[in-house]
Amino acid sequence: MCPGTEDQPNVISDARPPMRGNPARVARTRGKIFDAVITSLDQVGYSECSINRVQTLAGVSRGALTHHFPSKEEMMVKTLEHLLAPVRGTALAGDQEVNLLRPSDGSDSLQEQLHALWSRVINTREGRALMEILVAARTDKDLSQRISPSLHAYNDDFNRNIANLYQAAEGHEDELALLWSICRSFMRGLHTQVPYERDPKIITKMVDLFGRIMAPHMSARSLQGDRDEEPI
Amino acid sequence: MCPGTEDQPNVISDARPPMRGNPARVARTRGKIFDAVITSLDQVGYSECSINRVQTLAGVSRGALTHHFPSKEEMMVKTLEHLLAPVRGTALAGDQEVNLLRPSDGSDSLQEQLHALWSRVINTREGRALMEILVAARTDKDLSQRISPSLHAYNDDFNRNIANLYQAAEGHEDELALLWSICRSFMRGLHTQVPYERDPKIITKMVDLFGRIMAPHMSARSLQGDRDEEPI
DNA sequence: TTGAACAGACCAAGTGTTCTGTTTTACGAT
DNA sequence: ATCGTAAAACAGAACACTTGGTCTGTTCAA
Repeated sequence: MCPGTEDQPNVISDARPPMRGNPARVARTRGKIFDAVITSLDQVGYSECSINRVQTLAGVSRGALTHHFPSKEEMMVKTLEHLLAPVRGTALAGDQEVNLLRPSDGSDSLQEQLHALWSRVINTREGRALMEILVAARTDKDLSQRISPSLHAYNDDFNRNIANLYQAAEGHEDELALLWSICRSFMRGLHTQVPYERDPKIITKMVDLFGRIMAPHMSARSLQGDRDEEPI
Repeated sequence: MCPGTEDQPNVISDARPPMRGNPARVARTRGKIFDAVITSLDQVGYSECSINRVQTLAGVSRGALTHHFPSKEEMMVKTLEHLLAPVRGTALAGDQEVNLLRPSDGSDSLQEQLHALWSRVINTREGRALMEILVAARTDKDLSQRISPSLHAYNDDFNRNIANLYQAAEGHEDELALLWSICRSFMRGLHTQVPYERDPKIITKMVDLFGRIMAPHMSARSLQGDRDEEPI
């Protein structure tokens, strides 16, 4: 439907209609909409993230919105994929953006890596928006089914990448993915605690202690050897 | 407003009007409503937990609902307090219900305690309903302000009770509350992972591994000595 | 008889979807 | 090079429906 911007396989590549449309214009409009959706999800939550609100906040018309996302569910599915995309591509191609799975620079300690993961990836508007979609999908079976493939693919990519960046304690190499699932669950749950802690240092302390607890079970790999396959 | 069933301090106790109403009837109606709210929150989420749905599911009229809970916000606040009540009272009075902070019987290992906590307290319709309210309150400042005192009181009670049932590793006695905050965050975050795991054993494995990781840092107290102050 | 408890109608505001127009853009014929 | 055209991109009205709140009236128990 929207050529160029998304990654549909385009299996019927022959006899396709002559490439109409303006990819740059589309990307700009969809970007504004994604931004408005993410901001709305972060600030007012899933239920209040209405078409009207997104339309107004993005500064686009109703027609433009429905043209790109014919339904609210479609809008949320595509927003989720938009949120997941940077993590999925990271460490496969050496892009310029920050490595979301290793947000801290250099080869810092695991605790520092986890702190950076929390403050630079999870506890951001994108991270909170992602959580809102996940929570909403828990009780929305249609949405859940639609985002399920993306989440599974994301999960696979995540585990694949994490294996290049971290290693579990010896004798427990198979636990790395599980350890990171625990880590992600913990930080996701942290989202619902932040608003009620009058002292923000408590959150920092929790992340810090969590890092101390996790430290004996895994560590960050050194960065020299994980470039064996040269990217394009 | 609603005598007998809730715990308002009733500071102006003199010259109050002659105790009208039927406490048993009120408790029955409010119980039906609470049950419907919890079921709705669990099954369809906060945004779809509408007045109409609750009214129908509880089998009460609109008038009855608005009489007990004049607004949806009030309904949610009272439901939250209803959900928090059993934990708050536990271990202060020896009641007949299961000790929610120590759901496993006897003095099992920490891992078994955590498994029981997950399956018998957190991963229940009440636990999921609680999470829905917490997530909704994150972006609803009015609701957040109203439930904040209850949550803080709950948190204080939780920490007080937990100190009687568990102990941190020696030299780190002050970390017990923090450790349990981590535990609660982890399990809250687990809620958003359950729907997407095709193999439910993954969740069990995560709880199990989390217990193994936490085990060196705290342990369950033996039960003999925590009854020094005799309840009424 | 009084007020709590319940019943149900009513309303303005907002929801997501569908619809018909208008503008913009790329491409192919000239 | 430019012109016509078809499709993409956008604009906005209208739709049926649901939401939460307010209202008046009725039943029940002390």
